[in-house]
Amino acid sequence: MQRATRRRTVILELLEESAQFLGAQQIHRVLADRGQAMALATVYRALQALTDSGDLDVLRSEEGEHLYRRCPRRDRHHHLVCRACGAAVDLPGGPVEDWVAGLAREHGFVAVTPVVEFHGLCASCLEARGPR
Amino acid sequence: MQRATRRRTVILELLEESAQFLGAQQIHRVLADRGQAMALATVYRALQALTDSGDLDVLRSEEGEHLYRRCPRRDRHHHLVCRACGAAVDLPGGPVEDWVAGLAREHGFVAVTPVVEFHGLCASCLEARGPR
DNA sequence: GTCGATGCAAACAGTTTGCAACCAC
DNA sequence: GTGGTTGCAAACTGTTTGCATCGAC
Repeated sequence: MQRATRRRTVILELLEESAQFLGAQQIHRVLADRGQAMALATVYRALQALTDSGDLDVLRSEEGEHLYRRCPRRDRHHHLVCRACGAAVDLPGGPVEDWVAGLAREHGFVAVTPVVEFHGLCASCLEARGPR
Repeated sequence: MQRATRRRTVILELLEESAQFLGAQQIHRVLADRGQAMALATVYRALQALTDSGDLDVLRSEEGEHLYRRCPRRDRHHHLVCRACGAAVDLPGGPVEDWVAGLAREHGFVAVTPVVEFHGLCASCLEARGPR
């Protein structure tokens, strides 16, 4: 069973107050800057545990890094994520899942896990970096 | 400019005759088994070049590995991929892209790149591994 | 002959793991 | 006290890169 240790609480709190998706290394750095340093391996293990227990949402950035977030909605959903700052908009999961469910059945596929993510640039990041 | 070298031709031919998505390491291994061994770095560079020129489709497996395939359809589309053998069914790209385009505009996101993939188990792999 | 392609080995990024010390329950 | 948790360092996976050599045009 999972224990309520100081480290994990700190990580969860950081994600709680962040509306953005954060990477493990980034979390590690932020905590160090705040004087709450811990081993990188601990961050990875905590994020893994918290994800397994369903407390966190994960997605992979375009560079292949795992990004984590405490999502307000607990049900299956998708994300429109800013590739610059990690800000995300939650999108309903229903339409796409229904669409693929029919296709999967039709083609004899089972145990289908949808990976539906949209990476873009949010309004404030676009403005911040100015016209291309 | 890209040159028509022996190595790249061999790689393209292998993908031409395969209906499945293959990983770089897997391609490297298959070619070695066929007596057409080449450096792993060469495989990576060739796949990169072929992808940049639009000759190959890429996607990331659930483990984060890049998988490549020569797709019959040249337009933007999605895939229903078997996580065991790499076999894939092409899905139309339109519906999902239209859906997200509206949402992106609505939330001020630009330059949105959709990542829409479905990983499952195809009928023959399900049968091969028997009941769970 | 020129410039891209290749092999080899080393480097990299992100992540995982073995093991001893540690701490929550 | 027991069993999950942590730190540290080493290992691992997939991939990229520097550099000298080779080969296509």
